[in-house]
Amino acid sequence: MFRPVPSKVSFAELDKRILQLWRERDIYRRSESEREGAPLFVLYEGPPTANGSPGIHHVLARVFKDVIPRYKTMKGFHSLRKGGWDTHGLPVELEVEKELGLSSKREIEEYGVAAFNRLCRESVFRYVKEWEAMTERIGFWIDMAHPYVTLENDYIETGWWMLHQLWDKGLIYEGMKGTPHCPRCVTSLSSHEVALGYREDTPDPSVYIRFPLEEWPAPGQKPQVPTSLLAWTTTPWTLPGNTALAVAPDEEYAVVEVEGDSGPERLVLARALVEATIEGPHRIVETVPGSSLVGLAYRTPYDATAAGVEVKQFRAISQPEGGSVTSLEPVQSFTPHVIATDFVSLDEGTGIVHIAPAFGDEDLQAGREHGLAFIQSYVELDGTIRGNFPFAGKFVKDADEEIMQDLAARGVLYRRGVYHHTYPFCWRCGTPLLYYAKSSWYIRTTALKERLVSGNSEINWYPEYLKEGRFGEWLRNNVDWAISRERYWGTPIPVWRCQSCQAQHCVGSVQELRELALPQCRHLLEPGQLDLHRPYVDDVLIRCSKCGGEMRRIPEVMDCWFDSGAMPFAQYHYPFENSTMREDGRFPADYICEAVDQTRGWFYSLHALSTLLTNGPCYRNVICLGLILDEKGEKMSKSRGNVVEPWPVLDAHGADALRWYLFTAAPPGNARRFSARLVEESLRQFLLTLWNTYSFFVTYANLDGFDPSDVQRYWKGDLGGPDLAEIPSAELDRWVISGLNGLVASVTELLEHYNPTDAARRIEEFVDALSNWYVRRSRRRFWKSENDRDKESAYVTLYTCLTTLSKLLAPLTPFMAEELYQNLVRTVDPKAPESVHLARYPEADLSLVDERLDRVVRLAMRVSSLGRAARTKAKVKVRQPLARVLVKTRFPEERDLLAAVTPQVLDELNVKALETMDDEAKVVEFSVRPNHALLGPKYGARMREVQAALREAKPALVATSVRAGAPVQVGDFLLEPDEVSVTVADRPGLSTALEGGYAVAVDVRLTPELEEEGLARELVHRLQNMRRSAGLEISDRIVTFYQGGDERLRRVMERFGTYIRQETLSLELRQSPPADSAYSERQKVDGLELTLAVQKA
RNA sequence: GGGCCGUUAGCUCAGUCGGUUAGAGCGCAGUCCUGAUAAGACUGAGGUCCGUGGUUCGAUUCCACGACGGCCCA
Repeated sequence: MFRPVPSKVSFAELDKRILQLWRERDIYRRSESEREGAPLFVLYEGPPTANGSPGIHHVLARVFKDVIPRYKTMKGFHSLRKGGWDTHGLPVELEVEKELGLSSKREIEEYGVAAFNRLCRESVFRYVKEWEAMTERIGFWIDMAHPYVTLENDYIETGWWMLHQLWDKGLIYEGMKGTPHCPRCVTSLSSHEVALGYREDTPDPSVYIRFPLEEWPAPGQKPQVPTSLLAWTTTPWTLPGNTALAVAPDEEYAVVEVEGDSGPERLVLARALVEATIEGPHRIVETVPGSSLVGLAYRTPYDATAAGVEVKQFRAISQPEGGSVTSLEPVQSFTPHVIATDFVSLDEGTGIVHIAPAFGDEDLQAGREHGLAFIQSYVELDGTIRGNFPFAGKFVKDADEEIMQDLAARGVLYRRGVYHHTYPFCWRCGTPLLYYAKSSWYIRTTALKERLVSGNSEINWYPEYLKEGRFGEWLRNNVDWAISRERYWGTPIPVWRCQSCQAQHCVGSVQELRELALPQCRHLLEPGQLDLHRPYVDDVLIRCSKCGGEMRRIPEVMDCWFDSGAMPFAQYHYPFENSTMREDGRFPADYICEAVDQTRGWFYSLHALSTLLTNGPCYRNVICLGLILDEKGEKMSKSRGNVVEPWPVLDAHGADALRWYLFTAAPPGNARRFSARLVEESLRQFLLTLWNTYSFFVTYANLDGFDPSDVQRYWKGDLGGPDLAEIPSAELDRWVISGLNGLVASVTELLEHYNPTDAARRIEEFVDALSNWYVRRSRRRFWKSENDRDKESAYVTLYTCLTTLSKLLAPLTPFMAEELYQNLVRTVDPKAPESVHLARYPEADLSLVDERLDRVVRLAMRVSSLGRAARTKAKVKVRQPLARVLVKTRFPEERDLLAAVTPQVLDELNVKALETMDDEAKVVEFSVRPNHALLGPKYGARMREVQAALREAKPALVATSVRAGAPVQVGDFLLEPDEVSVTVADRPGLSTALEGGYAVAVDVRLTPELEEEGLARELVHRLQNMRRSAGLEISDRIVTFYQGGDERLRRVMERFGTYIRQETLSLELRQSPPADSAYSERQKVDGLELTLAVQKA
């Protein structure tokens, strides 16, 4: 006996039961321990931060992370999945700052770094319980009991070791970076923070500045007419920092002559922008390619040296290990000149870009590449202008106006206006950000750029386009990784610098630091109280090996992306522990999965660090998920208030419904809309259909006492369940078993290719066919009273489908799968693995796949569907038997196929005979008329001829052609399909449905015999409903009473008495007033008034 | 400004290696079937397959350009 399965089900309660079972029997742990020694399958978990509660997008990632290792476990692998927590970084600090009401780094330092970091440490575990609960609730199996935690000393120590490795390879250097800087908070902002503060439509000055050429038209020559390069900027305050002008080498530039206040002058700018830029009369004197401007010297609007401002210059220093770094060195003077870059835009401005390397990231890079001069010190970090300038002492933005007036007075300003654009502001204080070049520490990832790119080609990306698209593009445009942050809560950068000789030392382990630490600092490194965070580690001083001076740690911490990228090593405290990690299969990972925002985040940090350290990738397969949008297609965000919480959805519909929706709703890489309503839809669509089938099976199997273990001859092997040794004779059974084996093959194939979405969709199609064709068509076989071979075959077949589905589904819907398995397999076979998740994944037997049979059944479905349509049209219900159906197939060869399924079609359509035909003209009458609106204008006076020709033509031939969308020759005319209108009429006594080349006609003429049989079926239907209304059990035997009606009724009772009794489990059909205890109803059937009653026998 | 993705029914999405008449679910209207009933089937309305060019005997599908939306980056 199977445990009875109610047709109504609460999936949330089912989940609870299954979770309980997993806990009691320790199934998750055993899914690993029972695979000890098997080949490893490794998932790397991209660590979430637990300082916020998990949202639906986390659920998305977690179910996709879950499905593959579950599948691999069932395929015999030992799946390793270590949980992890990301605990460092600016977002954590910002939360704490907000709570403390702090708004600047100065205030944090006044508050105290030790206390501040203590609060950071506490905050990152604030929601850890909720994360663990959600993880369990959705059935994500991952080792949350032994997670890696990025703030632990061991984790940090591996990070140090890694940095030290890179340091030894010469891959770490200090350099300048153009960073968004808030002059009020006096700190750099991360890109994340910058993104918070963009304001659209910000007005800024728009100024066109003359940069007079020292030499023209060629180097060394003096211009005959005063000639200037015309450049555009929205930040006048950066003009004193100008050290170059950039042009696009392949674009055309025009030399334009205009009449100035003191005679003619010439301006050089992009040809394409002349009209938009030059006001008033002008003429183009000549045009030259941008490349011919490169190298020309010009005069800057301000002379920094004269203003007493220090000038430096980039100089490339080649490294002994190869490659080079650039350093900045003071110089006495420099020659501003034109350079070529690839970032010059011809959409706005003049096509000549003002370059101030100190105040822009692109500018800085250009400076480095071209060895430009660098002028910065006239702007302090708080935005105040210094130096011998007329506008000194002002805040940069306030100085703009004065600068413009000054330039106008000196004839340098060509034109000014206001420009509206999107500009970043400090999200905390609203101050406009300045791009300000600062010293920063870098990892020279560009040194291994080729390997990063080639390594990427070894990785399987899903969706595939990301590989060469977003990620490949990112790698090809790789720039060195700026890893330092002037912050507090992060892995401290383990570089110590000598206070006297500036020598630097990178520490690679705690042990090394202990050995180098000055005696008075050693207590900070005692095992008991060791904390590798700031401020403690900042207090550890070491002795300089070069000069004997004191070395102090540089103040920066590492970018938290370094932490996450370090996880393949740091999660195992490599190489201090687990030193065999790289040989024993724990590295690299087989699989990782995150959302697309990780392209430049975790996907990159993992790949970069792995490539730098091991010269290869650390993951083989990636599923990259798209964003989750709300129901309206808008991005979910706290600020919009459209975030969908996972818990209510889980409580309402259960974990599997949510999982199923996430798997099937959209391909992994696409953005997807989400709402509880859509989850509910997917629940009805799939889970309830499967549940109904399962409930149907159990109900009847229990009624019949079906026991799978009694039918050994159908079973073979131990592929984790029953398998048909003998091919069932019933066509329907062979069909569904064929489909099942095809399904196993394709689901396996798809999961092997990391495509759970299509795997789930295939299963959904199968379950639909199983429920709506197999079970529906087989219902009588389960319902009939004799226990024959055919019935047994149906049971075994449906049982096989359900148990196989439970395993196929286990990785996707682990709860439902477990429910099916426990009730269908474990109750029968105590030796079966204790959980479906410990069982083996089904193997397909392709010898059972019969494609011809599949085509045949599809044909039967199509013909049946058309037949039902024909009935509907004639308003003849299916319960009324009809004499015959006529079928025309689209292809002649389908006629033979149809012969094989004729019994199914007859039964489905409730007709007595099926005839095939060649031509639908046999059952419908086509009539064709000219479409005057189209033909009139086309043929004019010849319309009469067209009409005549159309009358002459055979309507069926014309109709066939027109309906197929092909032109048709009618007499002398070739008519287009829409020039002829076709009407279709049923021939008398027939009702026909046409579609896609198929025609199905039912003969709707009723004989008295057919009517009586219809009445019998109607009576059965009424009685069945009455049984249910009377609250009888399915198997209860009854006595049926009837009274009233007429001669016809009595004849029906006589002719169809046996049939009616069998169908309604009536021991007797009694023509009499109902017994007092009977359930009775007045009925009107086919115009007959009668009383029907049922009574339990 | 650059890169990637998308645009198919009112909504959510399939699909088309270029080929006969483009599909499903939801929603709406109607009908039916049923001892699977929190279901199911059928019918109907609803489609310039984003637009414009090109390649082709044939384009929703391939190519180019453009529009709109999304994401990422400047």
